[in-house]
Amino acid sequence: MSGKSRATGRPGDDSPFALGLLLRRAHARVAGTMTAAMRSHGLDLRHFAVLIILVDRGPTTQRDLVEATRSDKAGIMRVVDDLEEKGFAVRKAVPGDRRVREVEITEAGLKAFDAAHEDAVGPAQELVAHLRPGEPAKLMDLLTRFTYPE
Amino acid sequence: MSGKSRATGRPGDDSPFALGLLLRRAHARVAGTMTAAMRSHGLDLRHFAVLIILVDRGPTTQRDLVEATRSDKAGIMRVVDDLEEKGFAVRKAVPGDRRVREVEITEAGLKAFDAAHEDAVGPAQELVAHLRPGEPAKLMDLLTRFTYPE
DNA sequence: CGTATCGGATGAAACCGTATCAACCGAGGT
DNA sequence: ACCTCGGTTGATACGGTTTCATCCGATACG
Repeated sequence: MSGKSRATGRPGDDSPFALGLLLRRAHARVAGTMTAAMRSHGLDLRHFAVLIILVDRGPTTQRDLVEATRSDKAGIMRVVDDLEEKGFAVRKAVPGDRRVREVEITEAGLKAFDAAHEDAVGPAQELVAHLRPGEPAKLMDLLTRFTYPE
Repeated sequence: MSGKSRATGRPGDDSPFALGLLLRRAHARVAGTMTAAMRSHGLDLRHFAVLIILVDRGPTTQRDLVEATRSDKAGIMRVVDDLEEKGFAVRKAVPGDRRVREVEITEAGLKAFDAAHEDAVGPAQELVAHLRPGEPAKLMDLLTRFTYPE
């Protein structure tokens, strides 16, 4: 088979599905490592993804969390439920609009966040340790420009 | 905030979680496009992923499908159930070991596979159309070496 | 034989996304 | 001021999918 090859799902695959399959595996590799690094803090990746937003932006409405995480309302609901139950975040009413709830990280949440963050540095570096110097940055650059077209 | 910055989840994020978040979005972008490109053939990504293996390797035991797709036994079971119901694959007994079932793609399955494959070429190219010449290949190369360390 | 292991199958639980609902705001018309 | 109406925010209900634990028949091995 020459020219247009069929998909194989293995390294060297040149088919239109190769990129997607690769991204799937690459993400699984990272997610596995990061999930493990966070388990001891009682946090899951989806919870952490929300905490990241809360730390970066401060109190945030659930609507904005949906947009920031590119997930859906129901998912955010459940994650915020979990965070509230663990005492890592609180829902606060917003004066002026009784529909809106702002989510704010708590002291305990921030503490867990910083601890998990610290524990993640090592594993994150190991993930790219087999690449040559400069390549991790190049990968990040290409991925960023791929993911966010102008 | 200098030196070790906190995660933001936005482009330019330099935290240990940046790569994972990026990969998540990148994969979502590709998966969305590819899923859409395949919907008309009555195929879902997980079904197609199995078909890819079947086409690449020929008849394959369910056990090997689990390993090849890095998914769960039960998941493979259900996907093969679906493929069988659609007439795209069949389970065949293996002489010599009555535990094992080999899954084989059918004529109809191969036809659907090739058609979906063809329809995917255009969308796949559009996904990387905004990158500079050579960059898609570079991205594939980096991703491959990242995902499959020696 | 008897035990351990393997491949596959099955059912329950957790998870994700869609559709739906109720409460609420704001604008416009009367 | 009052009412209606479209759009928004958050909550919930439901179906499909993935994941986990267990079970069963078949095979390998001592």
